[in-house]
Amino acid sequence: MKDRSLDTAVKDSKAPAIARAAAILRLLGRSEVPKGLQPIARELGLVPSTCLYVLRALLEEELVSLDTATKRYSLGPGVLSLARHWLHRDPFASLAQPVLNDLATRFAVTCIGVEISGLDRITAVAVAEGAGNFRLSTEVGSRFPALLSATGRCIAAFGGHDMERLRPRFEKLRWDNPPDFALWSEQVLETRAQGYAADVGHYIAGVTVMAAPVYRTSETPSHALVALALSRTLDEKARLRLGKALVGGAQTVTRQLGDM
Amino acid sequence: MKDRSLDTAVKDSKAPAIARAAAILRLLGRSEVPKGLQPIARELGLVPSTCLYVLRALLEEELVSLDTATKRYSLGPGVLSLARHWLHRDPFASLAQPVLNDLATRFAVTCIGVEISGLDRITAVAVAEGAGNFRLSTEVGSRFPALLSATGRCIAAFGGHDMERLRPRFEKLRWDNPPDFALWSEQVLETRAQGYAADVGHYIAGVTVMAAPVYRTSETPSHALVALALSRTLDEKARLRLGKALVGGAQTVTRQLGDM
DNA sequence: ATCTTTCATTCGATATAGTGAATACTATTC
DNA sequence: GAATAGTATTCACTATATCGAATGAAAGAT
Repeated sequence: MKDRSLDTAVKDSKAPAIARAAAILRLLGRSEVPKGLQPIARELGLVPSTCLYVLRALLEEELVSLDTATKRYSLGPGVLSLARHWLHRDPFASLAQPVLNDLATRFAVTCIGVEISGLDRITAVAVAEGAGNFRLSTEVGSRFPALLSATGRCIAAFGGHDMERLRPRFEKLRWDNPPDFALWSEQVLETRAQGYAADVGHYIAGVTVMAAPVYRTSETPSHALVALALSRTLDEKARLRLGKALVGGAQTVTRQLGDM
Repeated sequence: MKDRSLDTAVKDSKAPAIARAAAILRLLGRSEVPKGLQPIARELGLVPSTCLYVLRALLEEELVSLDTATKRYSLGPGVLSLARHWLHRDPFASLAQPVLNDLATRFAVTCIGVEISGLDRITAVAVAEGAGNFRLSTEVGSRFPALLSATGRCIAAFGGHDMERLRPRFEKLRWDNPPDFALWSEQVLETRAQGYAADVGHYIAGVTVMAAPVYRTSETPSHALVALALSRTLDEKARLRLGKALVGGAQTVTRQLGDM
């Protein structure tokens, strides 16, 4: 399970140590248990000595911690500290939270606020869970491919991209019930028309995802409000109401982001 | 405001790019607004070109994000993702949470679970707030000097350190009402005797902090449960009860950590 | 207890990351 | 509209971070 992305990132970079460091952090994050030097180096295709120097530097910064008895490395508390600062500094997270809470309780759905960074991935930066016996849940910090599901249609619809150029990325996505490109294009047009996107069972069978775009400054959406629910709890009428509510919430947040 | 720690960390390191990267991340975290290349380089005493390469590498890893219009850098969503993995992976956070919730509601205090990493700093990794009109609050990811307040006395009391060797670190601490070293030593002994520590108004005037140690494997505490309250809401009798409850909770968590 | 295997760590040679000056670009001032 | 002051960015040289082999330390097997 060698990290292919590492090779390309290290090559031609003027600071390859950082790509290696990030790969190590991701690896340690993925891993259930603390890992020794050798396994880390092997999995990432690094020279052990180099890997050791990187780990020592990360240790120094408290981004990884070392069990001195067993010489096993794991993520350090420094990453928490960074995340705290991130949340503090990002106005979207705090502005979106009350809106998400409201939507989550009113419609008994799980709501998340996501940051859109390019066409690659989106990151959940705020979550709110409604009541109900069975809830779909995620955590702050979860990441998803950008073009997937309802959020993907929002990005495609409002991002000002040429559909044909999105096609190669679209082809790579993994859905439970993948729409073909023609259907997807149609759904994107629909999204543009109604102002919000809906994904009924395509991404995850039995789950409905809806999303509306939020704009920070530019014309392309920087964030989105997303709602998740079991499809059987949302009929077409409920979807319509939820869609309108999402758009309303998204506009509120967009407006508030503008005044800052 | 040049980061002194950077100079020493870069020197003699075999991966200085990482120290620089971490310094940049911390700087961007501290900063209220996104920053351009030059200010970053200036504040950290870096050569702009080097700084640019580091930023580009961090950008590649999505640990910082760049507003392409204004060329301003800020922390990226990747740090959230790392933090999520950290929380997922750390058994203490999830084991301590219910205990903290329970203590917080029963005593109407704010409870936090902290990780102790060495003698330098502790990091809050779980938080629970009780009811009450005025609550003291912190967030997950906040960091404090290790020897400060009640937690500091715990570390000194149960960490197996020689008191005289702690003295230089003790002298550097900043308290609202600093105890002198003799008094502090006495309080450390008292902590060792009763199993928990109490700080009544020393660290922050008008605030009482109490703490009990949690052990992962070794004989020195790896974590602690901490309770915070306004001093006027906690008389001596309440402190005694809360102290006992903290010790009980800490023992529960210690036991559960052992079975893994 | 001895041999193997596997691990972390050190160390010298060399490809290359970091530097600082030069360049290109973009706002701001006159 | 030209000049200035500030910015980001490129580029070639060189100090040095990275590599790979060698060493040392520990765990496992016989």
